[in-house]
Amino acid sequence: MKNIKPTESELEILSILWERGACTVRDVHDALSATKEAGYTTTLKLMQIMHEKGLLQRDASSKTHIYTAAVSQEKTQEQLLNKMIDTVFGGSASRLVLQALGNHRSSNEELDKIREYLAEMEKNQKR
Amino acid sequence: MKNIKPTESELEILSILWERGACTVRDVHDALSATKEAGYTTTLKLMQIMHEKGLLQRDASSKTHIYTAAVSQEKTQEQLLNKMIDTVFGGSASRLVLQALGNHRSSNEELDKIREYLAEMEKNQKR
DNA sequence: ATTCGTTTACGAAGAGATTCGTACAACAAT
DNA sequence: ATTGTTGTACGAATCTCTTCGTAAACGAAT
Repeated sequence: MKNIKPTESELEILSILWERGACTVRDVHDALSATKEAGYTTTLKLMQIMHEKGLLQRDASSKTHIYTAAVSQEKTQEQLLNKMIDTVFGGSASRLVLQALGNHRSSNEELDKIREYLAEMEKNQKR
Repeated sequence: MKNIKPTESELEILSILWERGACTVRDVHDALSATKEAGYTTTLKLMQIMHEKGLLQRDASSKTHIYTAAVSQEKTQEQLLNKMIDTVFGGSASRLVLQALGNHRSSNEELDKIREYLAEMEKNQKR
């Protein structure tokens, strides 16, 4: 399996594409500008390089190219999370979980989903 | 609050120091070699730079210097986790939690700890 | 057709991370 | 004292990321 290792800036761009789907460079740049200062050509170059790396796909049939993420959010999450658990949390996933729940206050529905999930895991393990 | 942003390699070194406490460069290098190919002077240089950055403390009183982590594992975990939740998980901590539980199979004791924690959160919220 | 705005393409500069060769200091063993 | 070992210091080379200036292509509006 191929290793996905986007940089910080690349992740910001991927994040936008995951949320909004297909986008032009302009779209992404405008979204980025909301939180960050950067020239248009900077964003463009970044996305071109990401395309070379295989992180983005693009449709170049019309003049304004249209980009989409070529790596799934799930796979990326999985890879980065696993690496993080290993290097920062000494291999213990639950330590990461507790830390995450402690810092970020989650909504009740979210917590319920987690409880559900835990219950299901328990059920499956009992057999 | 100061921002901790170790690089990939720096994290590997921090990870070793968190686990084993005070170490010489040789100690760290040997531990690193188990999983990674790298020259001794490379590790040395990295640790010197980390010391300059304030990531490591060192006792230079004897000839062989002794290094310890100058940033706590907890603070580092918190920072990296929060950033990750924002950029990779769209701000949802629980999505990260589910993903983490799904991939890494955790032990029963670990899962119990999480359940306990959830129960306590519920109790506190009911008032 | 000329002009104007938008977009992509190219390349170069700067910053930071990573690697390692070489030199020098300290110490131990012969 | 000489030699060998182990360590730190320094600096250079390389690599990657990031940023942006400039030029060229294209289409729309005049």
